[in-house]
Amino acid sequence: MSVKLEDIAKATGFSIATVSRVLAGSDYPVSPSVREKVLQVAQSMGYKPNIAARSLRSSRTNTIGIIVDDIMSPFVPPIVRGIQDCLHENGFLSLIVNSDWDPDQEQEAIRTLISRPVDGIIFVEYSHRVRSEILEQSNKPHMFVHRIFGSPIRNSVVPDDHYGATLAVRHLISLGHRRTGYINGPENWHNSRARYVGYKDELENHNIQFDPELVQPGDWEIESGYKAAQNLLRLQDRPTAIFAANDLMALGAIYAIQDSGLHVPGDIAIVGYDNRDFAKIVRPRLTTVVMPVYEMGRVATESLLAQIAEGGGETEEIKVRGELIIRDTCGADDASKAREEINPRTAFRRVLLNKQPEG
Amino acid sequence: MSVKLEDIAKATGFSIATVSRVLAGSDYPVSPSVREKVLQVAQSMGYKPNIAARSLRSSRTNTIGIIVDDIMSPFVPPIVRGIQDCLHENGFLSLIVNSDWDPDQEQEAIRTLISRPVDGIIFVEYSHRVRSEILEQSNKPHMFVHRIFGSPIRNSVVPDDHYGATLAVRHLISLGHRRTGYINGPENWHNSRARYVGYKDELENHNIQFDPELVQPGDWEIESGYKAAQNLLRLQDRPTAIFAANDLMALGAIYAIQDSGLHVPGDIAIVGYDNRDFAKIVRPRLTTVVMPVYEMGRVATESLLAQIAEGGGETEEIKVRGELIIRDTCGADDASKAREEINPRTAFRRVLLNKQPEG
DNA sequence: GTGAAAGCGCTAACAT
DNA sequence: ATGTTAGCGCTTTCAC
Repeated sequence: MSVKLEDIAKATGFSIATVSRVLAGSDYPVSPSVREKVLQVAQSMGYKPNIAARSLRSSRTNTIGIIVDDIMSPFVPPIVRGIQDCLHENGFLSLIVNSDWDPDQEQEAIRTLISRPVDGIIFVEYSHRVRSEILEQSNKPHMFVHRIFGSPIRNSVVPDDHYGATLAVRHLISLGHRRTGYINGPENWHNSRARYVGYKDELENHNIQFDPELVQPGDWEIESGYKAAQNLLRLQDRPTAIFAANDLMALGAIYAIQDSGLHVPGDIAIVGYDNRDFAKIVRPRLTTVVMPVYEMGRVATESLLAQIAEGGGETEEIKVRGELIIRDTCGADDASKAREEINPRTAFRRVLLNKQPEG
Repeated sequence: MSVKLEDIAKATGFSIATVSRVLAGSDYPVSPSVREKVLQVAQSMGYKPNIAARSLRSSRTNTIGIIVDDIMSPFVPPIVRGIQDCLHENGFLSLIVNSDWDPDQEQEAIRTLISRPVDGIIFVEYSHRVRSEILEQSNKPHMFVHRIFGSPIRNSVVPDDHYGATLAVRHLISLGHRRTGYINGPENWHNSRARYVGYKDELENHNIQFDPELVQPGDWEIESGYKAAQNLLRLQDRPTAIFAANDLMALGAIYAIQDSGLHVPGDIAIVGYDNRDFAKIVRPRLTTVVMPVYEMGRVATESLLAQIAEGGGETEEIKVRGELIIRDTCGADDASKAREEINPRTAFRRVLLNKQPEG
């Protein structure tokens, strides 16, 4: 049924080994004329290598495993897309397994993936502190994208949260705000800590006195942003701007401000973090710092593929920067808002709209 | 390094064939005592079958391919999760390939997946009208989830949009609305057509005269909802409620209504469709019909696995129903709103919040 | 009910 | 530069 090396060997008159050398992209020398003929015949016969056979023999599968906590988690799809685009360019495929934030399921996933079918593993939103023995002794190349807890480790790619916070605060300062509140995320998350430090450092850069009263705790959820903003509003000398460690809490803060009869950005300016999908459709549209999820996926994958190709080698922690997107909640004038992103990907959908029905 | 059948054969004293029969779950008769011993030893040695070898021999891989237009598309992650959960329960893994709405890339993906490593293929949001020859002659089992264009075909799972529209309109009617506007999606989409017919049918069920003036075209995007609502507001006898064919247009409609100085739901009630993530965080929170994406993924997978197990067999088109979620935009009283969903999955995040940092 | 052995399609070591 | 061949780990036919 399916055409194999042997068929092509017969059809061209060369040996099966030669054909393999050409088609497997080996760097073994083959004369150009032979190579061309084989390529051509293979093409015309529609040859597709049997991956199972190839990997049984060479123990390379051109497949990598992705372990995610949950593919439905907001950051996961774009990270995965970054990974897959990079894989695709290099002829790799990806196997995705969900761990549901459960260490046992994660270990199980590692075991499954390691048994053979993958050349490397990427952990997305890695949140476990247990280092996996199985993983380490398997010595498969692996990368961690957006590690959530723990100290910096090798082979990991994380957002540059300190830098991002700096962008947000600097923008607010440039708009004249001297009292900017901060709504933090949970203290055990990397992201929270780095954004907090970024906030403080940028104030210091501009010689603005840090006021601990202006910092409120939050837990990433919208309600916590709401409460935090209420606390900030109750202050005798209340802030004129609020930087929230994520978009959800920023939205909660906006609602709290509106409920107290004030306006955003008229009375209080808001900047969020993450650039979640809803940031550009809520009202007022949210100014926010981009979490460079797609790029993080790509970067991690490039590094992983390099490791696979070179057989080993590790990387230091890589930080990826996201830009500030200026929309309505910070009160900057329209001129600077003109640069609202146009996502080339959404253009595809437009194409669909113009298609004719099948009938 | 990795333990194989031979190792277990040696350890137990049985033949490699017997061990295989036990471990591969063959229905070949093996005496219970032998079976138990093999199972136990395999477990203790941490045996994991080499998938490549198994599939080379048996041409089954316990892996299925998923072809999506873009994993970042809003409905895709939950569909994929439904698929993966069902696969996981059955010991299958999934390979995901993005086609970027490009027929060529899709054909390429099919060819890649068919070459061997998958037992079946699931197309998510299938939007091409070209039937793939390669796919058909490969006679691999396959399913289509949420087919967008074209007439009903076998092996496909779609939302029951007619039913969902019916729920939305019935609810509005139960709230006393006799003039309900409808904002449609693009006419070449299945979803638009079915929701439109559902809207009309439900009016008819309640002996409410259908008024074509109350129907406005849209293109799924927020701006089109805005414009459509403006048109509706301009009517001399304007509607007291609007049913939008998706949440994005519903949101646009809300903004148009607010901009004209009216209130939602006070002056005009709104019901959307899809239950997108933002529906419960915008203000007012959106009443909407659930697009049963997760279930669709599961259903399709169950059917695919059945086909794989039984070797062939096709299914008629399967329709999956979603429920109505009552929130703020329809003006129903709080009592009925109490049933706001609690997603068990978000509970996982809470667990994370309480974790201690690594140090 | 159990074992021996062939061979799935491919790559790589070795031979020419 | 090209050909020959062993064998990756497993399933399955065939013998017992």
